[in-house]
Amino acid sequence: MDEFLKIFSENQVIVMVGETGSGKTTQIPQFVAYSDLPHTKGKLVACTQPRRVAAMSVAKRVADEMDVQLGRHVGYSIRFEDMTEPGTTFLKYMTDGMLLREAMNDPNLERYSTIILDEAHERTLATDILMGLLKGIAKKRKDLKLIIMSATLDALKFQKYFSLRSDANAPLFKVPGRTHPVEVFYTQEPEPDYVEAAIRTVLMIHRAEEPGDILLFLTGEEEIEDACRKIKLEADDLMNQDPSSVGPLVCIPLYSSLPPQQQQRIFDPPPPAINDGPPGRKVVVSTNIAETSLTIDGIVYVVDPGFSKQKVYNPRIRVESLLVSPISKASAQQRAGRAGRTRPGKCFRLYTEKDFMKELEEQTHPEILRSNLSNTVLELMKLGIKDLVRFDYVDAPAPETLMRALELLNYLAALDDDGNITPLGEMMAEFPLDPQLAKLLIVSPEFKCSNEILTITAMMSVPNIWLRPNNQRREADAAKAALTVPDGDHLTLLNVYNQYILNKHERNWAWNNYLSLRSLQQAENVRAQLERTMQRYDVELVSLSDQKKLFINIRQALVCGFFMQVAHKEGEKGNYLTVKDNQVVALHPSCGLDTQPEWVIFNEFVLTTRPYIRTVSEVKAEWLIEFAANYFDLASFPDGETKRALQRAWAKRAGKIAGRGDGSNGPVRDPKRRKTDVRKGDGRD
DNA sequence: GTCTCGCTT
Repeated sequence: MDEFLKIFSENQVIVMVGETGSGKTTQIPQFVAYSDLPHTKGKLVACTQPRRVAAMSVAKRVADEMDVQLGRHVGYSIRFEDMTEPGTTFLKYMTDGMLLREAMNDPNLERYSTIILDEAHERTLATDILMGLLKGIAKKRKDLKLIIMSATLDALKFQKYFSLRSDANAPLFKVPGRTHPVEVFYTQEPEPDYVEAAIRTVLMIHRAEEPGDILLFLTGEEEIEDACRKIKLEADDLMNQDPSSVGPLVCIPLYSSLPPQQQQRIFDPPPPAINDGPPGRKVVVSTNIAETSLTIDGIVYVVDPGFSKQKVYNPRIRVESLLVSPISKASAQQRAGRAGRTRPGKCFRLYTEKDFMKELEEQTHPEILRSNLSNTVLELMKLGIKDLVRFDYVDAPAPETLMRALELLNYLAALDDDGNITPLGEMMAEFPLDPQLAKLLIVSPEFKCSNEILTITAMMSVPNIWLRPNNQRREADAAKAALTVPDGDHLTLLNVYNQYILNKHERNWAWNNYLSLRSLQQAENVRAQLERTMQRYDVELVSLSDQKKLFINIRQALVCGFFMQVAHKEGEKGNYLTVKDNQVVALHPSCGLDTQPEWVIFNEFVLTTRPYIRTVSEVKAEWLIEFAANYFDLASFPDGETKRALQRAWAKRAGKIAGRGDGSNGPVRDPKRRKTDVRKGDGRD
């Protein structure tokens, strides 16, 4: 503490490295609060976390340690839950995303005397943007102190980045961890099939190693369930063959979409010995969730095949997808460390030492380099950052990614042609949504269906609501068919939500209909939050009683947000071509449309067994040229079926206007020309 | 004929 307080009092910015078990997350913020005395200045100390649960549980722990009531002097702030008391709270744990939101309305973060960014090595999108902002703010606000806390040895990068004067890096404060040593083993040769090798290794440990639980890292749900089945089968075999030398084994799967109750099973004790035989062993087979978010005590052996699923973004076709990729050295170290939490452990890496040294990257690529940045760019614009290309990033994203984001925002009329944020863009930034969804919601009152669009928007921003267990596919499909609206998947989402609300009194309704209750509850939460934001910005909540008209209007409103995600049917084979990007796509098999309409609008482009579009509704060519005239301008299309279809629609429209005689159909509003009226749709008549 | 690692506003 003395050492920390000295360095803290002498510097504006500190980089701190503390390994797991060093207590940095609980202790440093307390030291800061005692030294800084934020409450005497009417300010707060903030400590950010990448995850909600961490912000919550650490705040609780620290409140206990300080013997104060949680939510008063020490509190936390996460989405949907503010456990702080204005005027009283002086130490606040919060998610990094939450602090970023606050910055949008308080660009200098004046409320804070010290800001601590914890787990900076994880390089979440929000942490990266915050580092950029805070570097700028620290130059303006000499009274603001910053602490960048990280678990791994990438501190030098942060020290260099935060050298506020050119001649000196930010000082480093280092605290050792308190974990047990872990012995690391490598394979002699690369393993061609890492799942098979992993199963073999787990069984080898079970047969030959001392008692102690095993943690195996795999990449996804299916792989994990599959491996659990195989391990269980073989372990039972071993025990039956030789009950005197092999004990019982339980295999527990762990991934985020598992219901919380089943996740709790990882804390169960290992199975008891049978008839004085060898003691039982617990094997947890987990995704990356056990690398960062959950710690399981009692793990002595870690099996690390060296892979995880990672998000990748391809700006050329604007698609984010998940790829099984090699992990980084930092990740491998983190995984190994999981074996040494209670006593010395062993880590079996299923790759060669040479590959570890030569092939693995030092750090996982920061999220900012692997994501679609439309949302982030709009947030930065709202924060007053005008020149995004020259913003001081820790790692600058690809120029093409930024261009894609700017292009989308300009088409949505969130940015004008000079790259300035428009009043519409300012409003869009206030909604915790992707820009397309925010735009859709804001224009929806014009179509007299904001009540419904609010629901659809909420449903589109939560994880998949459809459950389809492997052994009950037919039942799940039948339940889904009963809820499907044939006009489009967006209307199906609306129907599901409405049915869920109507049947709330029925305890097992969601389960009986093969729907994820968790997702539905989350949609309800999101819907309420969005409704509050709508009220704040006077976006009316309206609806139509004529259902036929309502369903048409909903799909017209969709065009205003998603006109860049339209596909046109080519030929009779059921192939679609995305507009402008010309990607050949198919309707996802989960799509509920009963025909194959000529034009469709979609929520997602997914690249799995082949390119699919998911959550799809029918639209009309007339709507495209009416509500997104600028984007569907013929001059911007190459020759082809899509262009010819659009030409017919334009010709039909011209005929109508000519027929009216006076040409008084009003101006065709182009999003780029509209700078004042923020409420209207793109080119809405 | 489906297959979403992990997070967040």
